[in-house]
Amino acid sequence: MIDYGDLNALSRFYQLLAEHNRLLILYSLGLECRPVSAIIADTGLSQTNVSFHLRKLREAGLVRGEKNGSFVFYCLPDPELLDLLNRFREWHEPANTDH
Amino acid sequence: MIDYGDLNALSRFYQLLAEHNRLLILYSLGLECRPVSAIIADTGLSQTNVSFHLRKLREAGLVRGEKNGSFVFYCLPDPELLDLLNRFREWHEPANTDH
DNA sequence: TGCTTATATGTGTATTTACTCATATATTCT
DNA sequence: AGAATATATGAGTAAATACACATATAAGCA
Repeated sequence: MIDYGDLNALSRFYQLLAEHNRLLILYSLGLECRPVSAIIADTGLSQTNVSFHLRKLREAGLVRGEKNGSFVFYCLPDPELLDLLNRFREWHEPANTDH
Repeated sequence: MIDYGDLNALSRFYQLLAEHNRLLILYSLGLECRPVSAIIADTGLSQTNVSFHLRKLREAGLVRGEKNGSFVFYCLPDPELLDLLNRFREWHEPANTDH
């Protein structure tokens, strides 16, 4: 019976990535900072639903939100996160390198 | 409204990582091939539960199972997967580099 | 052929969670 | 101040799922 550290926290982290609309939001952001309204337009999700997911992502540190006037711009906190997401995606979809 | 590819499949993939006992099983395997009974001993999970999770991991290609006598040895399919898991873990737990 | 060990699987249940609706807050403009 | 816009949040609901229990399959051994 081995201790592998806090896998609960890590699994909650993966849980956030385990939802296609949250991935959609993260990929929609990419390396840019964009207001919620732009995310809504990109994804076609409802305003309520985008805010619902952004809250979870924000609380876990997967996105940062910065207020600018009446807009809130969201960004990935770290370019390395996008890199990791892309690596995982390539591992998972090795056939799709050509489209 | 942009198409970011098949994020449904990718999210189902992350879903598999989004459970602490499945992470426990994956880390218990590491780069070795081990029989189910060893996983049970390592993790302290019930036999039923380990088989339950191994099936999901197997069906998604996150582990491979090879029969040897009355044992079934499970392995990660690819050392790069463990590397990715470790990178994600480091990204998520940057403070824990010293224990 | 039984008996035991190793692993898999179908069913039922309790918990989690993604989503919508209604509403709240905050900012800008007139 | 009042209206319009941008975003956030609480409550309720339907669907997904982790787990245990019981049982099935399959291999090795007496």
